[in-house]
Amino acid sequence: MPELPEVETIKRELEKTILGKRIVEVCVRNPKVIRQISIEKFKRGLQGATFKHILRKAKMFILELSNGKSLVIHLRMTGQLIYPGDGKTSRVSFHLSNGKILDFKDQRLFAELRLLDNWRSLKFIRELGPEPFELTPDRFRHKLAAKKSKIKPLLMDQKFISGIGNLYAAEALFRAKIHPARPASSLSSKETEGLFKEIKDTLSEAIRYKGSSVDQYVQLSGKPGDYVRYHKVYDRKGEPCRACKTLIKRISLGGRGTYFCPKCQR
DNA sequence: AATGGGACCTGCGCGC
DNA sequence: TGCGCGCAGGTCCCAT
Repeated sequence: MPELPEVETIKRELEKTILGKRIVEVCVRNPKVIRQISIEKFKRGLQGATFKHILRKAKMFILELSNGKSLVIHLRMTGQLIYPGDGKTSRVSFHLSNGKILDFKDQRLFAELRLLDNWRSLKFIRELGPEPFELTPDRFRHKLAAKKSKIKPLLMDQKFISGIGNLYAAEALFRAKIHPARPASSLSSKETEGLFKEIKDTLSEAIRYKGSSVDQYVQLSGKPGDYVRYHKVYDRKGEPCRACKTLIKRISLGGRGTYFCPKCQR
């Protein structure tokens, strides 16, 4: 569930806190989250290195290190980064040169930590589609026109457009008054234009409120984000639509729970 | 090309 | 109250 706004929120906080700090020691309590390389190599590659640049690509963090390697983190659904942490209940903790700890936590162990020589060669990153903020309304319209798939699963397809997940796809479609099961190519140019604007506005507002704390997401400090109270449809099945009082419905699309107002969204 | 299912994992909510 | 089942979600992978 951490989507673009949540990852961006944490990314900005990481820049303010750990940039320039050196990793003194890495403690791995659950090896499962470390992908591709051995724990020993992972530790050896990190210890002694300094955080040089902090980037975000869609929902991924890229922490570039002084030794040329990069720590690449995908939180998936329940991953958390906490700073300063206590180093106790985390799957992995990074002990820094200032005596503080960056904790990586993850209830469901789906998250992924990688230490890469070149993060640009990671397949998932290479195949990412453009982020909404990298597109123009025209490009977005042309991309949609070529697709017959349902609009909501399409918005969540990271190869098509990256950074949007289940929550913000639902919210943006509500704001654009578009039914989530509409074939993408059936949208009028006015609708695609509206949808594009609502996607960007929804993401920007969510960033402004530091993300949506549903499930496990918290900011780097451990505080929840404030955007949940502005949600119009997500996780509101059976509750009245904020615009028309019709009860919000939940259906399954592409195997994912999809919330919408059957009256407002056509 | 589009869709559907299972896998991964664990805590929680539900029904009985 | 207690227990067991199914579900949730991001992504990959396989099948149709």
